[in-house]
Amino acid sequence: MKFKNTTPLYSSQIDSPLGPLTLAATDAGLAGAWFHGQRHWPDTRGWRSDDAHAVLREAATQLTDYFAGRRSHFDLPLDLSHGTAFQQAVWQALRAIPRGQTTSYGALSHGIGQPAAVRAVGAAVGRNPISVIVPCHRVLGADGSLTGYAGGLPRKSALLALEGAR
Amino acid sequence: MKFKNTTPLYSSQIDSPLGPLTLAATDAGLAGAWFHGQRHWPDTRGWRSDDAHAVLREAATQLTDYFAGRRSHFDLPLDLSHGTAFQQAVWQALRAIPRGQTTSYGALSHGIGQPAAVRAVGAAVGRNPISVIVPCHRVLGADGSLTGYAGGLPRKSALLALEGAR
DNA sequence: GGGGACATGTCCGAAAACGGCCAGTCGCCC
DNA sequence: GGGCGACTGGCCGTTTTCGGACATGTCCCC
Repeated sequence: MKFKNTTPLYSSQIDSPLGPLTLAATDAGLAGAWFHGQRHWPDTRGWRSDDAHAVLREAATQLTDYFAGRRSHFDLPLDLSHGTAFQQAVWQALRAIPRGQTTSYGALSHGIGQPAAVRAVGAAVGRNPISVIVPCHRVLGADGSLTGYAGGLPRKSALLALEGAR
Repeated sequence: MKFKNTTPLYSSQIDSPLGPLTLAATDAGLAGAWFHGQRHWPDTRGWRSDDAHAVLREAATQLTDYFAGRRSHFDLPLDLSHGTAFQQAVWQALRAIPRGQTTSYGALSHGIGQPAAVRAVGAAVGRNPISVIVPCHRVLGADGSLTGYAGGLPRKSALLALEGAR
């Protein structure tokens, strides 16, 4: 994933029960959260570490609480402006899925008004830059199957179990 | 031509005997000068007009003096950082051609140490972002022919005549 | 001296490939 | 008959690949 050079990118790392997460933020808000070794790892050239960054600290706190079972939804500014208009529509739709619930790729494509673009929705979901917080793990196949996850199916399964879904 | 979004781009317009020129500058210096309607017109989205910008004002003054025959070379900060390493090498080589003199594409390619890249040099010369000030009009074919100019051959001819070349 | 082949870096458009899919169909087996 | 699994074809945004086209000059061969 490539980020526009419009604003500087700050990053930090946190630990989670599913392995370390790299967080990234712009001046507009949190822009990314990736598991180490996951697919679609971003191009980090030009980034600078900043463990004191307000948004990054807040994200770290909320993620820690989430993994500890003390938090069910996230509340912090997100910067999803990177990615195409189509991808942004899909990612916004993802945010509307509440904790503990799941949906399907077909339902998502209907939700954004492009019922035929099912495969494209699948591709866009896979490119979600903010793992966990933008809950792409809550999307299953039409028959309830686990289909895929950029961080690996075990992580997807673990996240759903943590949320008490299925 | 596309510019990186690392720094804001300021622009202004001036008149010349060969038609209006659009100037552009970054914080690093003058980044462009294009005749209206020429080839490789830049993507101006996100630019802001600033007739008071110091570099732009200085460029306007020097260009006016040049067209009036009162100035033979330019002295102001240039930002040629956009474009590939190869293009930058070619553009720097262009700046070494003094007023009133001409060279050839082959001589240029030798000058940058890539004698076989003659066609590539031709392409790079054509992409020169700063017309007039980076004197791409002083490059002729090996036999002295006028070959080409992004602003049109009449302008190339007029510039050479103004400089007393040929 | 004329004609053709070739070298070189970059950009641009077109075309193809590639997915975290899904609905429909068909065959198979109780 | 009905339930299940396997296969097929079409869907569509994005990414990748590929093929030309260029502001040329040299060399080789007829």
